[in-house]
Amino acid sequence: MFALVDCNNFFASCEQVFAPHLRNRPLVVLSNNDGCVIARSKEAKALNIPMGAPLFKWRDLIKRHHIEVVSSNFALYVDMSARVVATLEELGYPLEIYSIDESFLSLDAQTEWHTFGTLIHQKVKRWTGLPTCVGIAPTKTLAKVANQRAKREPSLQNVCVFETAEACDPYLKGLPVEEIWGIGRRLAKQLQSYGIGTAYQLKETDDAWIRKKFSVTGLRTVWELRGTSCFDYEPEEEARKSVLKSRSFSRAVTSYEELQEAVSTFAGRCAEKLRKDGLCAGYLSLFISTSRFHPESYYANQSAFALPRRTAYTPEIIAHAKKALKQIFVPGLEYKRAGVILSDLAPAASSQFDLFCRNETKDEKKEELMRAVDQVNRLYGKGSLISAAEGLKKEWLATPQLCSHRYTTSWDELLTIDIDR
DNA sequence: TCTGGGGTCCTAGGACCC
DNA sequence: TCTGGGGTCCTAGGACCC
Repeated sequence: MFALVDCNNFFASCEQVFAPHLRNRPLVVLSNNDGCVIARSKEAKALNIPMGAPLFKWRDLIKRHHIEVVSSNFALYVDMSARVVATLEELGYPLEIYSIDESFLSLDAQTEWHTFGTLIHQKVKRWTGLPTCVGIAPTKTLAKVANQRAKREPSLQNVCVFETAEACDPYLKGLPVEEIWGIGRRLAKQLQSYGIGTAYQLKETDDAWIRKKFSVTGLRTVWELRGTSCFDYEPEEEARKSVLKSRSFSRAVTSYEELQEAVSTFAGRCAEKLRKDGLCAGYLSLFISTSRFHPESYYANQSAFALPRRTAYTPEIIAHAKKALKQIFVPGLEYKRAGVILSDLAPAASSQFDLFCRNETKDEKKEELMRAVDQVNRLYGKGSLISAAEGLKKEWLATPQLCSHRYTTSWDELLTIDIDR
């Protein structure tokens, strides 16, 4: 049996933990550029503000209903997430972190499911202040279904258990296919065109047909709905396979120099992340694009290539990114977004030397330099020491206007309470 | 005027090999 | 006119997730 523990309205709830005046109020959390809504409190959801809603289109409604608005504060969310995980680990069951706000627990047959679910909810609430829902079922897909039901039906008091796949059937009959984990908008539309509209109908379809039309991915989902586990419990944290850094720009970027600075910044951040994880990359891709909301003038392109040798050395990666930019830059366009992806990752220790470049002492010096840079940035804060190629002004980078404090990760921003009032 | 960011997996098809 | 067969590897693109 699997338990899926999912924090309710995670980002919004994190904000509410430290700001009592935001509790029980409609609240939305904004994306990186304060551009659109990426999380909503229960009350904001009730006002039908959709996920991804562009802020400028919803300003009126937000004003009318006095909806609270905050910028996203990932330092806070990441730390709160770690606290939830630490709390769950105390339960003593094998745990798999699925996302920033969700974890699977692998339960044994002796567990009193419902009591256990309630215990989880209470414990996380008490230790972190965050509300959760718990779904328990024989497979991960069904645990997702159970969790979603617990969220939807308040009478269940945050916990929903399906002891067997069959116990799920009545609920699946009323569940639209697109609400199943792994069935997105595209697949749902296709399924509907074949007359498959509910989760139960999907569960009852023929294996061979599903395999042919929707590949093994679709087949696995069907089996999971029937109670046959296809997504195993995966205790080990998988080594990452790629690193990506990208941003939408705060305004249109037209000059090659400025775009080059942005691209260099992304490349630099990627390299930092690699070193933090003890990895180096063998493949780089760069993408740039204009606004996709102006289809008539839309331009998007990418350049990708294998690197001459695996590396995590910032100047080298920046140089490659610049080279990539040269290949796809078209002058005269208004660029709105760019990003760098590094892949073909391997542990730094195993990296091979290039046949034509095996000056080992030189490499040791490079590594030493990067260690020093990383240390300075750890001590004095991110971005204290950067490569000159990244530029200093970064006018393309939006600064969030409504960011809450990093209550749990910065000494300067601890919660303060005014006791005189 | 203003529209997120960071990931994973699967498949088809081309390049290349013998 | 007629032009092999079988395999692997790599990557782009498309789907999905939160």
